[in-house]
Amino acid sequence: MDVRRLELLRELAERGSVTEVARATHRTPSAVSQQLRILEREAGLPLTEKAGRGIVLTDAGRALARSATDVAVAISRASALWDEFRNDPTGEVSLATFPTGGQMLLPGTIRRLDAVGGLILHASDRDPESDDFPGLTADFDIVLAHTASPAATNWPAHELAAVKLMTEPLDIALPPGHPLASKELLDPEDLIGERWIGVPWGYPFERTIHDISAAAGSPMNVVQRFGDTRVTEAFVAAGLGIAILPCYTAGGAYRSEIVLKNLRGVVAERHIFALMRPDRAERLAVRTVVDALRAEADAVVAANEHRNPPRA
Amino acid sequence: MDVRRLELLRELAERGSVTEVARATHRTPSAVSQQLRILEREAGLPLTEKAGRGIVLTDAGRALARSATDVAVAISRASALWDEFRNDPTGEVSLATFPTGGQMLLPGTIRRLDAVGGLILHASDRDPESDDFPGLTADFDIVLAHTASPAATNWPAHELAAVKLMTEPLDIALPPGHPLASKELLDPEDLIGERWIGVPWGYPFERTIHDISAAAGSPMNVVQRFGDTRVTEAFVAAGLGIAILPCYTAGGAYRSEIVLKNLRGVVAERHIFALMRPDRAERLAVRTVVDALRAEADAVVAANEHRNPPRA
DNA sequence: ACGTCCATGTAGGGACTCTACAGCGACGCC
DNA sequence: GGCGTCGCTGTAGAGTCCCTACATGGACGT
Repeated sequence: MDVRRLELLRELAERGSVTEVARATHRTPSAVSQQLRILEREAGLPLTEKAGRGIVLTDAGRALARSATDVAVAISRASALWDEFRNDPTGEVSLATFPTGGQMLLPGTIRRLDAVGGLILHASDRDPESDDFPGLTADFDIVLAHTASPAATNWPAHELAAVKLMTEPLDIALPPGHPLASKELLDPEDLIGERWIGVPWGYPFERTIHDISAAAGSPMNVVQRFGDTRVTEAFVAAGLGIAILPCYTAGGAYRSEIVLKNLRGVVAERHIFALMRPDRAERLAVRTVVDALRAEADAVVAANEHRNPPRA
Repeated sequence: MDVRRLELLRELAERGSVTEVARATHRTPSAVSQQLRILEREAGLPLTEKAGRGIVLTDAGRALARSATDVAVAISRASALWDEFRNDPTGEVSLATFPTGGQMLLPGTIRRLDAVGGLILHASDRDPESDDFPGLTADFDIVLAHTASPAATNWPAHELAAVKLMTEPLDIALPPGHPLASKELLDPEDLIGERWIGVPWGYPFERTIHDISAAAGSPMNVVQRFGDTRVTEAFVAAGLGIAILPCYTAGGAYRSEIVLKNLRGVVAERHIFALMRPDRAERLAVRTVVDALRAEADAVVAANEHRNPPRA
């Protein structure tokens, strides 16, 4: 019935507790509870049930919450339409990113947006280890996320809008004096017996290292695990092991002390996406930022293709 | 921004005046005017302009009104979803129909709906001559309309939901003693020189009579024009001319005094539709009525096919 | 047993939107 | 041209609705 109450139910479905919804919507828990109660009375059937200290949605509640998304999308679309009429993509957009994504894309994106003007982008980076990136879409308009294989993500595909920004190859990073540094292309078998600087459990590259093991027919020897590529690069530069790194961002302060080599026989790449709640994806300001991100991503790919032509 | 205000703008787009919107939404014109003013301030650009005593929408206003339809559809859909959860297609549904459509379909439809229970259908008939049937969708949930050629209607296709109910053949009605009454099938040429009991200008059958003239190569001689088929039937029964009549409803009190003949060489049929505003079409109660109408229409067609097998 | 956390009631204040009434320009009729 | 009608808009006030502040009560952990 009432749209604002439906919206509240949707927030509850995403955040899971009255208190969280209250905080996100700048209300007291009491206000949220009252509105949900009214909604439940209107609906004529229970939407929530108690679960320990908190509450959980019933099946009916979840179904209604899902339909609330469609309502929110329609409203956002209407709102965007009249922003278009004023030709006015003004507003504030919040964005969360993993560190290397922000490093690679955001400066150029901001420069592109400044050329348009009137749009404020609040960006911040998140720890890939501790944060649930799809879940961040509840609090950020745009979330940059990466995955080794889009098909294998557990992203709720129909609850989230996902825009592909780019595919970035993953390269093998070696110290300059390493015996393999003279080879043009590396094969998985070359890497047997090497000491690896890996990533924490659950990181996207983990899967790629696993694929290399499978292709080589021998497990890889991961001796260190770092989430921050700067640490990984320092270790590789110091000759303490080899690593897998995204090729457009790898190097940094150590660019002269690290050699990057392509790998054949294994699909080694990461896919970078912009994730959004579908209603937020409709906002004109958000769409403008996503367009800038896509343009910047294309530019980064083009610049690197030029330096480093595509492999077979 | 605000859904209720958007809805008001949509009503204004359909009804064309603040006073009409106020009447339809049970408000004072002042309230409507105030809300539109607020919406205009929020939109940041003029949505209406003065035109004589009244106002008209600007291009921007019309565009916003159109997007308001999508919002209304999403809300109706959400509302219907939870009616489905309660398995409760309760509510009141209003319906307007042309007379022969109501005569043919409504008694059976009501009987079907009574079997479900809890649903109240308010039906009324409208004069096909004086009423704008698509426009009636502003005031009725369902409007039954007929047309000789669906492609040639001026119905605003994307603003209205149209559900095809049935196609009804149009037959030539003759007095029993008429020379043509002995023929199995009539050809357009047979009808040259006959006196016709026609329909008022603008009625659907008018087009069919025109097609017959074209096929016969000679204009038909329309001497009387009646909107009500009972008058037409009385004239035919009295031997005062021939007419074209929808075959499932023709006859009535005069069934024994009228002969119906199929016509070949001309597409003589009318198509019966249920027209609805798209948001209303989503309501569960409305969908239930439409389903009953479709079932009844199919039954009518089947019953008549049985009596009168399909022609070549 | 006690503190904490979370949801939910109650009372009251504030914002919003409606009605009643009046004003004003446009149109048409005489 | 005067005058009545029609339609939109402004102002003041009343009613409704929603939110905050505060209190209550159940669930969990120590």
